[in-house]
Amino acid sequence: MPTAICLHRPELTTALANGDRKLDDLTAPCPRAFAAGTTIVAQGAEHGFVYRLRTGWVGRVRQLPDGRAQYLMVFLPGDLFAIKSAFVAAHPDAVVALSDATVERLEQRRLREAFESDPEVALRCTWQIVEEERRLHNWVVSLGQGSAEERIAHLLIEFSARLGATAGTAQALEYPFPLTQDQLGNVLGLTSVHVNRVLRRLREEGLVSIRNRVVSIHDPEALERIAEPLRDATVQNAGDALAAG
Amino acid sequence: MPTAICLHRPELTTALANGDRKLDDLTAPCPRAFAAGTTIVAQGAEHGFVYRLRTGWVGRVRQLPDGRAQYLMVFLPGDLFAIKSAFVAAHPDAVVALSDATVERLEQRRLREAFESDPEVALRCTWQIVEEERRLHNWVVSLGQGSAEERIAHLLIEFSARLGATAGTAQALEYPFPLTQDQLGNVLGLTSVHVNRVLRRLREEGLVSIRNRVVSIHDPEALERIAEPLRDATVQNAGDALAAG
DNA sequence: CGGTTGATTGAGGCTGCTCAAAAGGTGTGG
DNA sequence: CCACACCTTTTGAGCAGCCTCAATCAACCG
Repeated sequence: MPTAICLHRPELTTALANGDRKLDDLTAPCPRAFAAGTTIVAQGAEHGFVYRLRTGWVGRVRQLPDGRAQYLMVFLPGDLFAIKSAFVAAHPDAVVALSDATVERLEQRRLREAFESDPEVALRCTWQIVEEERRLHNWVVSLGQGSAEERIAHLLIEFSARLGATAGTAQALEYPFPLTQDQLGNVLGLTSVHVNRVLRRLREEGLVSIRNRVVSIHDPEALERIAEPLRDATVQNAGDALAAG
Repeated sequence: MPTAICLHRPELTTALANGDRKLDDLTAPCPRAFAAGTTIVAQGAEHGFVYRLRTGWVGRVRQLPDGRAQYLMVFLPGDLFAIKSAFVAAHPDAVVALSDATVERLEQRRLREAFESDPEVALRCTWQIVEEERRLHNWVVSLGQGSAEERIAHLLIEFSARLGATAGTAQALEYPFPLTQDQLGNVLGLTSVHVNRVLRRLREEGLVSIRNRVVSIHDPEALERIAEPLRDATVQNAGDALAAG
């Protein structure tokens, strides 16, 4: 590990983007395609790879013995996943494709070497790990304290911001959304029935609608007002760097 | 970062304990005492230290603008906290003392140096980071899918196991528990009133009781049966190594 | 002893769940 | 091109878990 790395700092965004670009050299030549619903990394699997999501959505999900399920993370294009497996033992949860997805594979060994020799690669990897923890913290707050409406508003805004960052715009007011309401419920800790009702209310009030697997945010201010209590205080613009990449 | 580090492996426990012992040389001479309720690391503070909890309980907590609060992590003696601040920017959440606590401080710079030069120190630090993520994942599952009863049972068992590991026994069936029911509610995403009712039921059914700030598990099997759906599949014995230390 | 903090209990209400059924969409095979 | 199966969304009715508000009780402390 190089020296101290400071994340969430505007001046680091170019270094971040550089690091991301350098990962290109480490990826296996041919990205792999996965159909929606298929498993990308099996539960408890030990594999020699780290992945970068190129297109589509994937999620880490825990299946409870009695049939309940809970998503632990949703990855969007540009995200690295199974990144910690390069440094530590494998995760006990599966990673599945939420939509059709294409994925680049990076050999753990080569990534580790690059991590040690190139500070920008190290920055890119560390950013992912820290970002993931930030999301987990927000997720805990959302599940622990948020109402259904707050959780949904918060999530839709988060996706909007993350997709916007990758696309280079500030925020995506319209974006494809591959999750079924059932999966959305398993992200939010709600039943699909209740998700549906809340979405209907938000739609009828003209805040946001999901039609044909596309989210349309009609009233961003009002939506943000609902999600406001769940917003964290972190500076959020570091991810923007990956836009240029 | 040395080479790949495999966690949760029995054969690594001695190395883990060694790493922990080596941290002694890095701690400032005089541990600091904090009274219950005081802030150890302020929100957004940039400080030059990592901490190791010697005695007492501390927690990372997020305060929402409207008064709600959610704990993101509870640290028990032996845990390192603010560990990521050695490598990345500071966290946006405060760390507060849940009971009277004594805390050792480690200079970030010296810790980083040790991290790079000593694989056992690196292992100890990495273990903490990964363990923290494991807890966060479990926490998300617990909040998203667990009933109040399941969450409480799961949490009391987790503390039991963690304290047992530190004490060198398999599990602590009786342990001091400094949290108020209000704080417990903010850990579990429940109101203190409801925590109280569920605890009453568990007490009346002879499963577990909390009296005088002491948890007594009377029927471990029954309690585990309740928490069972929330248990993760991870091998849990890596932490045992820290017992000997 | 008054004051404060935390535990406990009650009554009542709302959010979100369960069960169930119908409607819309999509792909497949005849 | 239709018919069918399957998946997802939508809607209804009823219920329960958890919350709110509020009051009482217990413990501790100056």
